[in-house]
Amino acid sequence: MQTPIPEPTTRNAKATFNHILDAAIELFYKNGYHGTTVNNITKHAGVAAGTFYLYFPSKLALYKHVLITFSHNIRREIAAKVSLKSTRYEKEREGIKAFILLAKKHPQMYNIIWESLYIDRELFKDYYESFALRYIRGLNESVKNEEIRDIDTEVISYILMGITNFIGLKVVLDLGTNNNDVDYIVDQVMDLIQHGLFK
Amino acid sequence: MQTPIPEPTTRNAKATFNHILDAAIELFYKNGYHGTTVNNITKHAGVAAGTFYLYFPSKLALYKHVLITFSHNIRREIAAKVSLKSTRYEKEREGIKAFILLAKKHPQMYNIIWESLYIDRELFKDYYESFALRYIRGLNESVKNEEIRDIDTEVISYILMGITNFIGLKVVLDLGTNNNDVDYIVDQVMDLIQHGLFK
DNA sequence: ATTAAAGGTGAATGGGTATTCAGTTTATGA
DNA sequence: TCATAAACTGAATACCCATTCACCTTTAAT
Repeated sequence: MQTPIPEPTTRNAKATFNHILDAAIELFYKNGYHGTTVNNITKHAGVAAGTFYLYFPSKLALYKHVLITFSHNIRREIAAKVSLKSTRYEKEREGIKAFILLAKKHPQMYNIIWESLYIDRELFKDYYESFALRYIRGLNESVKNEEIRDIDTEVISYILMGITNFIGLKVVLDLGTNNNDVDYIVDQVMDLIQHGLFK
Repeated sequence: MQTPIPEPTTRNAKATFNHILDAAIELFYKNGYHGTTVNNITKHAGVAAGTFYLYFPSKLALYKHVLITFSHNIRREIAAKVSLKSTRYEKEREGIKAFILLAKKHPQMYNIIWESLYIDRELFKDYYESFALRYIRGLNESVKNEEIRDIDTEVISYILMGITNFIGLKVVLDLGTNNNDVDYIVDQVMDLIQHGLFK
């Protein structure tokens, strides 16, 4: 990635940097990348337009920085939760639940990551391919341990990401019903993953 | 929806209309909605800029028209394939396969539908909520017939849409491997849906 | 052939926006 | 206290783009 934004070190600069970041995250979420202007961001952050360019070389570079930060946070958060569990069943349950709670708490992450498909397709592909790679590694462990059945772990990883993402979508956008009862939804998901769909 | 684009009736007008539509679909796919200008579209369609506005009141109205047309086509195509099968297992297999083949054949659909989240969030929500509603209706039938287990059909519908969409994503963006062997992938998906993940 | 309607033109308009830069204020250390 | 660097300012710049409109060309019916 060719965009390592240097994080400022002094007190004041740090604060300004974060004001700009926070404003950008909120506005990207509310109005989308293209619906957000640099002037919107600076006004919302309470600084002048020129200040933006003291910290970020361009609007796109800021977006990429946000995306990369989010993807690190998501990975870290989920990995931390999952590592506390020992069986694959519990790991899977914990991972799905952690993702949904994260998405609910920070709906911006969700939106901004998906939007990358329309801003820089390679970023999007990298994001999901590397996420899948980590997932596959974990699944392969569980195949060795004979915890899960012998299905193509690459396909499984996309299936599980798809389930998690769409359930997250349902909860975040409040599609349909029951979106406040995360435990109930996770139970339903685990029921299907465990026993399949058919009688 | 407040955008019923009148389809032209005469030979020439029809042809121009379709040239504009085709150009728009291709360019929206390649460069995204915001990355595509009306002048790009008209140039690509081989007409003057003003001609665009003989057929579409605005760029956004054109986008909505494309989206609605696609969503009809997807529904029609999948419903047609699914209705040929009688068991839920076969219906599910056929639906997933039809979706993936469609996505592979017309990757534009895929991209353009998802992009609606960043153009008009309500359009996106409507799309998935109404898709889910149809899905739920079918699943409820199968619950009555005792073909599928007693899981919340709303949650299942989002799970199955998630699986299908992410497998479609994998195939369309060529994430990971095996993306030319659709039957193999569908087999893996059905295996998981039928027998679950765990031993 | 005539003519009205249908179809088409493309330069001009008006509004918007990422980025720059010459200058000002604030903080810091000697 | 003063000088120097660090932060910051916001109007100006340069470009982009959806949409309009006055005018031109083609089609088809009488």
